[in-house]
Amino acid sequence: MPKIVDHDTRREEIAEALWRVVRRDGIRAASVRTIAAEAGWSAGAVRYYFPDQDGLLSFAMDLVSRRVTDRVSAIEPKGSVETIVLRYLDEVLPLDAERRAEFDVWLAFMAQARAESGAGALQEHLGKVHNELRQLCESLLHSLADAGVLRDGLDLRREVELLHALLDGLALHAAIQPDRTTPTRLRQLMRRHLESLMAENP
Amino acid sequence: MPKIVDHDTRREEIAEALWRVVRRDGIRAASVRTIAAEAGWSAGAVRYYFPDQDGLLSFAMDLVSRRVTDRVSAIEPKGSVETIVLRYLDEVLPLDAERRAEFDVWLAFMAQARAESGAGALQEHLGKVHNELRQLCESLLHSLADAGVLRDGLDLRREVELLHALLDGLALHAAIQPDRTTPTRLRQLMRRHLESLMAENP
DNA sequence: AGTTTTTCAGCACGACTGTGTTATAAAACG
DNA sequence: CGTTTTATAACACAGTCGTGCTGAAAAACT
Repeated sequence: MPKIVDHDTRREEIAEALWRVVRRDGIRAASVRTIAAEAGWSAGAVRYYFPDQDGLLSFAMDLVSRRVTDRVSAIEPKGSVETIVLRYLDEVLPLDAERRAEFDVWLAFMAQARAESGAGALQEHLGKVHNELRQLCESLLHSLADAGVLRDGLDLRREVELLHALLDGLALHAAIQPDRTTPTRLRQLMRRHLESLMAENP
Repeated sequence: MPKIVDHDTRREEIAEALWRVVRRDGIRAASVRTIAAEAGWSAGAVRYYFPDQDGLLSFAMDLVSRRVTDRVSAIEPKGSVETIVLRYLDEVLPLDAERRAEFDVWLAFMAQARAESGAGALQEHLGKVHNELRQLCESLLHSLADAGVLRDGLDLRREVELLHALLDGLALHAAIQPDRTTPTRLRQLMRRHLESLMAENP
């Protein structure tokens, strides 16, 4: 048969084709056949790498979060604490068209996951990623607190939840109205929120 | 034929059946036939009220936002400005299981709307509702400002966007992790955010 | 050179899809 | 009581769905 193939990269190619279909026509159009056509193979070929459709969906959702995690863990923590924190937040927010597309797909997966009663694979994955992002918020705020730049009397646990919710909310708004919620505006708003947590007179 | 029927209420019944299907099995399962079965009629009957599937989807999305709007406009503005503002926010946040279900459905519609390239009906509707919610945030913050309870030096336009994003983010979190983001916690977080905007020593 | 393994296309199956069209029954109206 | 209108079911049609199975071609290995 044709050249030997790396299964993982092939699976990723197919998953990315799924992303494009979901983004263009919605998750309702994400059939094995349309995905195969988008990827440029036959349906049988796709089925060789993914035994069933659920596995494909779940893999594709996983891949989205893995891409984000990879970007985040590639960050080098150089500079002042404030700039490091902002750089992390920059990487999580959808600041360009590619990341906005990523979030569109993620949005579709979230909605689909919510429809899984009990403990489906998507549901479980959504919970995991949700917790990981909260933990990132937590560690960012803690490093700010350790550096002593935060205001006194803050309930850190509350601020973690607020920052986390703000992050997701801003990402959503960037997807819904990219014209109004531009990258610059996103960064502005994020910075303004962090400033409200910091000491008023440095 | 059978008794004469109010078309609008019938359409709403069918739309609510669609909600249940979307919530239980996701938007991918929302076919004319499954919706008809859920509503307890034949597919032909459903088609009598909705000529095609797109119209049904768009009507059902519209109905979600209309329900929220109705609740919001039913609020009587009594009491201090702060309590009024909190009551409005209470009505927008998913504080009980019913409203959380509503948001799940809304989430599915948002994801589907994002897939409509250009100016589809869902896309347009999403933009409209998005703006309305921002305008609510705007008027709430302005009434707080007029009452003089806000801190000096606030950029109100920024705070509107932040409050709006926080609202959507919290709603999302309440849907994803209702155990952690309980109604009481939601209200706590919202109150904490508003307090951070208000004068430190009243 | 022959054999095995890997990769892919293709077809078949039964179920389901959206959308028409038609038939029928019940209520409303003359 | 007869006629018209409204509401619903039922069926038809062409297409698509997920999934299983088969076969063939190409690389890898012996």
